[in-house]
Amino acid sequence: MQLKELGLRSGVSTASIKFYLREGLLPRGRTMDSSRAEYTQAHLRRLELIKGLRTVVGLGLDRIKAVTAAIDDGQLGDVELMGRVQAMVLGLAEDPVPDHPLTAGLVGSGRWVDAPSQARNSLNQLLHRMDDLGVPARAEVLAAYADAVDQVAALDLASAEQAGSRDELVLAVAVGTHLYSQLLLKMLAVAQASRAMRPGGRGRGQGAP
Amino acid sequence: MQLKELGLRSGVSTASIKFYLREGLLPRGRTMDSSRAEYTQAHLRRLELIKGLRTVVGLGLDRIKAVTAAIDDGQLGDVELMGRVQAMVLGLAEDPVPDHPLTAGLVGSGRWVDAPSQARNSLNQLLHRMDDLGVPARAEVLAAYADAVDQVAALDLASAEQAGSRDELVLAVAVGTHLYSQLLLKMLAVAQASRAMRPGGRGRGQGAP
DNA sequence: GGGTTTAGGATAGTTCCACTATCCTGTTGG
DNA sequence: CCAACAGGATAGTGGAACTATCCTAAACCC
Repeated sequence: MQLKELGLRSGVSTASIKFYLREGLLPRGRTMDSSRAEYTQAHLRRLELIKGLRTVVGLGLDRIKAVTAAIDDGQLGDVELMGRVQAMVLGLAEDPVPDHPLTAGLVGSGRWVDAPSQARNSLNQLLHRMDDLGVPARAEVLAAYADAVDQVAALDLASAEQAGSRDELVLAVAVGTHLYSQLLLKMLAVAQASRAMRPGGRGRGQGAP
Repeated sequence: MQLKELGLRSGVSTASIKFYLREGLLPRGRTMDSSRAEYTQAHLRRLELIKGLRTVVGLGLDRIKAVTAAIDDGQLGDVELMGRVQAMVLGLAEDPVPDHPLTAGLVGSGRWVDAPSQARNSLNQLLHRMDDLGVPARAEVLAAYADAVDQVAALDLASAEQAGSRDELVLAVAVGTHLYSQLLLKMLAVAQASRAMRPGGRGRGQGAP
């Protein structure tokens, strides 16, 4: 198929497709002659992926580029790839961050595997940032969160089993990660709102311990 | 104090302060003469608030404007105000959204107060959106999330008791809400990463049910 | 009292992002 | 044969959040 058809089928304007080609988000089609190129199903899938990552997950083009680069990296296994995608979607830090005492405590307790990860870097980064901002995380809150997320993590997000391509796999995981993380936040808001409405709101606080 | 001093003390350029004045984010100072106006501590606090909401919480100027308008609304009590702030920070929907069956189930179970709220609207919005996207939320996941957030909500976020002004109160709550919601997400990521690293990763999935 | 700063207002310019539109040349299908 | 479309290059758009320039008038300082 050629440019116009690709645009029609994907619902992306030819102008935008050209833009994505220029930016290297979408690989070039097979050039037929000086003014024609042939696109395949793979291009269509890639375009769906870009569309989903932009509109549903809200990623910027630079992030999407990193994701597509990871997909196209044959060295990278599926599991590694998923980790990268999760990191992109949740905006996790890639550079190592020294362990915060609270992280060390959590990991040391044997609750979680004691291995470096982007997720752990990000957690450390946030904890350090909270210290810097003069709002240090309280240990008992962390403990409660740990219990909570541990239950949640036990549920497998990914309906990724039946993905036919790495593009589809990534899209499913990215969308799932994003939507379920949003779900967690909204539910927390509902729970807090619910508590705020119940008796015992002591003046200024939003709830009671 | 005058413009320049306000800029120096707050660490915001005079050009930006002028911009905020124009946009109505910062109230005008008391005009002394055609080319002089006097600013107070209240202006300084407001500027700190704007800075915090932008740089820490990442709110856009339109949202910040809504927050400052709420602060300056004398009709609004502190508790109401806090609800608005939480809604702004977490990007909750203001318009009513019809209950999703899953929400109805949660509320009907008596777990949470059965009253409309922005938080509930947002949850409904998200659940409908997930249906539309063909990724409906699974009831058992929702149940696990509910247990989790209920524990978390039991902890009072706000170190807001000792705030001296509504500006300081709002800043404390906004920063707290934002940072603790981020904390929850990062910890979830860590928990998931930890499970992914443990044995039993069945091929493509990220964890086990 | 005159010269240099500065305030405050108005207006225009800048940077970044994600497109979108225009122009041009070169096929190509009917 | 020629309108239509392909692909490439380049420029323009619109929103967000500033930033810079210009101007007049007042004030501080000696």
